[in-house]
Amino acid sequence: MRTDATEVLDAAIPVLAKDRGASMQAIAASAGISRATLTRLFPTRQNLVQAMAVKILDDCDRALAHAEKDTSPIEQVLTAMVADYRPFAQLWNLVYVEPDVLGVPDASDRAEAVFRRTVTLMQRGQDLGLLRKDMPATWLASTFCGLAETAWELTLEGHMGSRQAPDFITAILLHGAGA
Amino acid sequence: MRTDATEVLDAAIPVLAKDRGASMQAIAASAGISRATLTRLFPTRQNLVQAMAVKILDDCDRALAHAEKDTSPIEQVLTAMVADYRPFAQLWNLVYVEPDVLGVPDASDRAEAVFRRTVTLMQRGQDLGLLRKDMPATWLASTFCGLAETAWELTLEGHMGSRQAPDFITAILLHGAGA
DNA sequence: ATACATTGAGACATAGATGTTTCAATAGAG
DNA sequence: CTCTATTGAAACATCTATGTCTCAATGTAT
Repeated sequence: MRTDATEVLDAAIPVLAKDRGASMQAIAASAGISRATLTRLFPTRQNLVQAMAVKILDDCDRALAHAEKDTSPIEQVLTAMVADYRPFAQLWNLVYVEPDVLGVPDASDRAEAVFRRTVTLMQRGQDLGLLRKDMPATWLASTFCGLAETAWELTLEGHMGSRQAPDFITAILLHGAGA
Repeated sequence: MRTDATEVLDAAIPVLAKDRGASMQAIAASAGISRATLTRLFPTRQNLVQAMAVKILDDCDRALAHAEKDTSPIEQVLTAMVADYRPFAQLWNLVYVEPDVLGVPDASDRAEAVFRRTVTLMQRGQDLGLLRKDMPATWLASTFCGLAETAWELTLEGHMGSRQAPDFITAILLHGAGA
């Protein structure tokens, strides 16, 4: 049975999110394959990390394109982003601060573009009267990514069902934890 | 001039928060000392990481004790925690997921105790009608820590003044980013 | 100025991870 | 069944970080 690179990446993401220094051995084990096979798929650790970054950025691009197109119902600016919150939860730990990613100008530019688009979307939310205007859109974008991260960790630890995560993010993001 | 261990720890925290696998060399450089001196202060990498965890847990304990005592003004349950948000921002990355910390039952128990106390405090907030009751207190505690992390990162990147961070956390936590 | 303590720089062996290669076992296609 | 492709296991050299040590330079107290 030919090993699917995408499945390996999906298995590697939570491992590397918990410990960015996880060994190739540990990553292979979590994917249920041998280190040799992992090496054939991704000859270098850099290759693996960069492939993961590309996947995450692709997923973010998809969600952003979805959100940017969705102009009809005013309140739905964030719906697409919240529905596809996972890649945004992984952005910070696995893309922004990863030297193997930042070292490549190509990936670095994409990462920056994704964040800028997220900020722009938040600005649109502000302009539409959906989001508060007493804070820079940068803060709101970071807040969204942070909330996504929190929700993702809660699901990984089994404290939250993955179906509940989008509602959680929306609720806290729009109304907070106040009564 | 005798090197102060506490100052070294303070310098090491942001470095290790950004990259938990940062080398002793990099940590020493960020603290402005040589690797030899760093080794004299913390003979082992484990020693450094554990000392950092102890410091963070101590700071959390202090803030928690403060918050638990503060029973007079109902709305102020979270004031002490928000005022001392930094250690809570560092809890996840530098304490909870760090093998060198979790390996020591002593530190592991302390870490768990800190989170439980945070959850209990959120429950009190719920009982007082300050926080929403349609979510488990566990989620709210994680939300608080996540917001603290977001605020801390925004300050580290220069996007937010450190004075603004507590207000940001309070505002988002209680009222969200909605208009 | 002298004596002591602390630091910085460097050498050294060791451990762990990585990248490379080989080879036998196994799964699937024909 | 046979052949081919893919996998898993293992050995290997290499590299980096760590931990240990020595020694010269610096700073401080007396």
